[in-house]
Amino acid sequence: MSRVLSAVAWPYANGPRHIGHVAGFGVPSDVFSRYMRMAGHDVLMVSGTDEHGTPILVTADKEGVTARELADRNNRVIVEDLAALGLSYDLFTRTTTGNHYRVVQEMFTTVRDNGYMVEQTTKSAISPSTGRTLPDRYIEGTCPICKYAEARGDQCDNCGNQLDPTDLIDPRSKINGETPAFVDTQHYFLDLPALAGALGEWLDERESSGTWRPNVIKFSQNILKEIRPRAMTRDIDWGIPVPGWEDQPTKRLYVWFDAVIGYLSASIEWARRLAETEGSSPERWRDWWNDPEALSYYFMGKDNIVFHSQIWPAELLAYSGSGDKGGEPGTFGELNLPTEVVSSEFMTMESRQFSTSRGHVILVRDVLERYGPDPLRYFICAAGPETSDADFTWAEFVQRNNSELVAGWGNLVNRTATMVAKNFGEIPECGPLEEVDEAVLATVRGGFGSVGALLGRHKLRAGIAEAMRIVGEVNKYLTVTEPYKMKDDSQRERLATVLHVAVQCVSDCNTLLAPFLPHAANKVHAVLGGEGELIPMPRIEEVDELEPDSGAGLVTYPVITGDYTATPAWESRAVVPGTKVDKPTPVFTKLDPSVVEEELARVSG
RNA sequence: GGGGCGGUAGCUCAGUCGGUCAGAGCAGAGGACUCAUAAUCCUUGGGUCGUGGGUUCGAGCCCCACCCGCCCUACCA
Repeated sequence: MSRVLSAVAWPYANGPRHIGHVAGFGVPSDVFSRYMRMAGHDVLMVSGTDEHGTPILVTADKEGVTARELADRNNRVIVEDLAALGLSYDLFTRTTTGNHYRVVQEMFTTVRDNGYMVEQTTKSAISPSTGRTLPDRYIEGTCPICKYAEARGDQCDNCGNQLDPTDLIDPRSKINGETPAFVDTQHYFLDLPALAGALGEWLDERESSGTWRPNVIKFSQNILKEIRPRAMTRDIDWGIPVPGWEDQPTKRLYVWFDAVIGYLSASIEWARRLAETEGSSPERWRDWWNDPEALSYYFMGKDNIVFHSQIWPAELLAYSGSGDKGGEPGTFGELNLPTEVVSSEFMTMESRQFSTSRGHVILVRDVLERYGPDPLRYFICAAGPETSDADFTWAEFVQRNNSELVAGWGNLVNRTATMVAKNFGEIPECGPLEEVDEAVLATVRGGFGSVGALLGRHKLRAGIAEAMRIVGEVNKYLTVTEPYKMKDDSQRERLATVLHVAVQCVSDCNTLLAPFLPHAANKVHAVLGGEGELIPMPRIEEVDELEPDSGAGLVTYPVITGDYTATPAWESRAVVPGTKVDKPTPVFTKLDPSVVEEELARVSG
């Protein structure tokens, strides 16, 4: 048994999330975490909403609300969506908690004391009317190279050249049209070059493990070559105050020294909350962070690789004093570097990139309301952007649901339960086993090895395909043994045996599919006469702010949490003869092909 | 501009060290069966493995060039 930290990317709270987001980090991390718990590991799965930064401020201004109001609203929507999807976080919190503020500030202070945070003056664009930093992408003007009139400050969309906002002819703010002022401003920079050696050693060591996806490790090593200091503060009034600069309220820590630290602060918050309710140690988070034997897996989309394979590990190394400048760890001690950075590619929709602003989007909430969690989870597991970009189409969504989930697995559950209910009303006793019986039981048991090995390497697509192959074997077993033809009393014992074996196989297949389809697993469990839940589900809880005096400003907020100790083991469990089985109602629903047209009409915008 | 990924049957994709690697699922066609949400099971795959060269006894798998698509390049996974 190992301690396993499942660190899941923090969704940005500037709006509700679409299915591409949960395909990138949500579902894959949940399947992995559920499997690891079933396999006996001690999993801590954390995440939260990322709520600071310019985009939220801009959106809030546009809507005439405060950044905090906007963040509160979106945080709640995201929490509800992720919980409804069944994502089994131990704690899903937010970056606007007092606990997070304190953890970030402790990290910052120690990193600075260790010498890795250096002050530099730079030229940066600010909005004259608000004094806020104007990010490059919020500045537009005429491209100096091709004269395109709507070039962005960071890049010209017309000629593709990378630009500096000061190059633009006639620059203006995209937010309110005013001319930005380019002023000298003081910021803290993380001295990444002083950490490059340690980072390189870590990456080389990780590469030799052979477990990282090749493109992730190669990309990470590549960006190390051009490493340079990066600003960790910004001119903005929405964010975590910079220790030592409390007299400058318009300077705040930047997302790079905010959201990623959430993995640690959420772990600490989890331990503190558990200490209050269960009396365990508030230092329990250290089991996952200070013990070098503990494993950590970080789940995200590919645009976030640089955060997790460079910036976050650099911050951890700087905190521990492990770079060229030496230093001593702070109160959190020496912190573990990521075992694995598991990055997804992108999911497109009907061949085009998701675009919330253009309405080319499918919100998680809409899919859950119309079709429930199972079809979406199944699609993401079977056809998600695991190692290359993947396209979501409604036609394939319907097709996979109908011909694989419903016709393959759902039908097996249904026909088995129907025959048992009709002939016995309970799970029958098992008589002498014949070769076919032994063979199918062995095939199914083999699934715990084959599917498990794939899930341990977070290969969802191959894992669920293997599980579905086994489902097919069980369907074949029923066709070959033909229990529905055993009507004579002399065949009664054989009928009982075949159906007993079938129920055993369905039960085991259900366990194999439980990490992928937890909601369905609980329903199938009930169909077979089981009591309660087979696999625990997360819940939303309204909690009190732990640090009311931190200045963060929250009073109560919703979190996703759960008690997953009742997770079933990753193994075959003998079904109990005599368990009542009623005539089942279908667990899965077939979708009418017309939903393809309906949905396409919705997204045509 | 720089970096990365991909281009394999109608569709979605597997193909570890180059030599049964030309495959799976779905769709389509034919058959069997009827317990089941017309579900299940069996049979059925002539696709220049993006293009053009090269290395090799032998290349989707290695090298070079080119074409196409996508992504990252300092904050929408």
